[in-house]
Amino acid sequence: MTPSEVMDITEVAKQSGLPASTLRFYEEKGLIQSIGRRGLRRLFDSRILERLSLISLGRSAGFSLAEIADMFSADKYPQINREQLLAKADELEQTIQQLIAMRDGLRYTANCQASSHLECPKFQKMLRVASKASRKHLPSHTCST
Amino acid sequence: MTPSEVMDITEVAKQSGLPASTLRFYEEKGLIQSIGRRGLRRLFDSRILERLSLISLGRSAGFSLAEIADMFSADKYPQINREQLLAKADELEQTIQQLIAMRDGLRYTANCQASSHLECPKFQKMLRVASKASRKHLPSHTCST
DNA sequence: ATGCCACTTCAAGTTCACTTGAGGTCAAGC
DNA sequence: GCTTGACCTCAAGTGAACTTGAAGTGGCAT
Repeated sequence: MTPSEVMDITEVAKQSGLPASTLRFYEEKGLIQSIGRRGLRRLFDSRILERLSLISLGRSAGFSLAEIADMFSADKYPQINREQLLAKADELEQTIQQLIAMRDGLRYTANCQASSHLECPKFQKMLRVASKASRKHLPSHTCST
Repeated sequence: MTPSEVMDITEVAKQSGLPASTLRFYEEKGLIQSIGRRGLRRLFDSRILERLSLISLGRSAGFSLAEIADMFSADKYPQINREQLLAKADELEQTIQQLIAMRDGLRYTANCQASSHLECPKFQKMLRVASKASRKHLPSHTCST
């Protein structure tokens, strides 16, 4: 077992890199739990950090918070859980294939001398392959501005 | 060159699988252009379908519509374009690595006999590795309900 | 020429994942 | 014991990507 130390919200925020407001929001959504209060201030078990990693990982894999919550609570139904997890893994597999196509497409395009990429037959072929299974997963609003 | 036939919006909607409202929305955002009207009804060059594939692909790769629009218009600045594309490809590479970690994590977890996955040391290790570079790309609101 | 109805516009609404703001509270330091 | 400041709650706001609704319009069949 991990030491399981008590941390207050500010510490969790610092260590996880998430703003406290997000932690409160996650708690409200049932994604995490605090183990008590000191005055008003939330206290967390330090294992919260692993949980938050898991959430971040899930988010970066394109799962919604609701889906992640499902995965956590699915522990109650072990066999559904396993099937669900494998299903998610397969979904993810598809996504990965598409991203690989996209990545290759971008790299190819960057080196392609055709003035308009859309006219490059190789690029068009990639497009067609890649957008076959498309529109399944992973929307976004990335705002890396 | 491709035949380049004229299609009306309903046909485009049917063939692309996107609702007409989305096509209008994309046009408004400058992601696509119609080539005219029959009455009020928009007409598109059939090559619009490739463009829409490209957009779908970009979306599924986690790019925002604004970023995709940038990529299209970046043709005006060829060298910036190439650098930009390579940068995107590298970003994508990171994302792919994370998704692979997530996929493996899910598959491992599905087969792991530890009653709570969070206690499995192997899983925890994966977590730690995977969430290193995390929180860079790819948020979501997947709703595959 | 007269309807029909699928298209049109434009504004407003929706969902997701948060963030921000106003007003309140309490452990701690002086 | 009183101030201070970081936390608290709850409501409202934000931005991305669409969707929906009301009111209008114009090809096309009759």
